[in-house]
Amino acid sequence: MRYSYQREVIKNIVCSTKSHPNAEWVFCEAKKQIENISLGTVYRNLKILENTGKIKSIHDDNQVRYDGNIDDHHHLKCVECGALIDTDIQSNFNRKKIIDDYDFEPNEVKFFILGKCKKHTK
Amino acid sequence: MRYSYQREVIKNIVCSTKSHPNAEWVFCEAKKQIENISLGTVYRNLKILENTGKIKSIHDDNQVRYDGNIDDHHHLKCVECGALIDTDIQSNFNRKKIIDDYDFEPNEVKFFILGKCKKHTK
DNA sequence: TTGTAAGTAGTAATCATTCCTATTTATATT
DNA sequence: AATATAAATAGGAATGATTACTACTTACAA
Repeated sequence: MRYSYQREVIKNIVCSTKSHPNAEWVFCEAKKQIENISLGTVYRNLKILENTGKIKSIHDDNQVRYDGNIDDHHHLKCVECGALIDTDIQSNFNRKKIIDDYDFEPNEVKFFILGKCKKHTK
Repeated sequence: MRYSYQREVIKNIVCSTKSHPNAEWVFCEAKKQIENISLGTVYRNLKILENTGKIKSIHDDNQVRYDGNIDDHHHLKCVECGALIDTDIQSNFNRKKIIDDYDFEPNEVKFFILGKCKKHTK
């Protein structure tokens, strides 16, 4: 993998926020540092960074969002403002039951907890 | 809500399969019964059926899929063939911990268990 | 039976994302 | 340091899912 300044900038943007941004936001931030960076470059490098384990992607409704936190973790999602909040909540499911009942070999769990963040509960 | 034959057909299609189809598939099936039905009609009615609680939607990567099973349930997803399998597996999380630790009012959990279905385990 | 507002077909527009191509650039090799 | 070259980029076109628009059709209430 050849060095690319664009890729470094993109990685630093994703890894220095907890906002779980989408490609468009990363693009806007990147333009502050590289005025003529192209949106295609942002998409391509986000995918490369994901495939090489530098960042993670989160499928949130119809948008892909990115996360610089590559530790295993899940998210709380506010239905009011769309905010994603990192949590250390563990998922515990009965592996044997899934294999026995469904003839299915489980590998990974992805979940969201939907609700309201502190800004939207009174 | 006025009666619509198109909406009845669409509802019956979604409710008589366990394949969790997307809009395009529903459209193709609907055309077998109503030759000149339009794709926009399918999208509009799927949304209406969802909003009125007749069907559910599942956000699977970047596609929306529909489910005629409106009971609370979760899915196993095969990473090989994309199949979604209904389960009665319960999600148990510590509600108080979420409220205390994250100042977040949880309401609903959405999860997938990723793995391999029986067709793809040897 | 007629009036009318809701629903539809057909098509254009939108939005996120991917693809294409001529040009630029990192870097290995003279 | 100059050069060769394959990888990466910018800019724009293309794609695919979904939504919006509009003239026409239809359910159904009066």
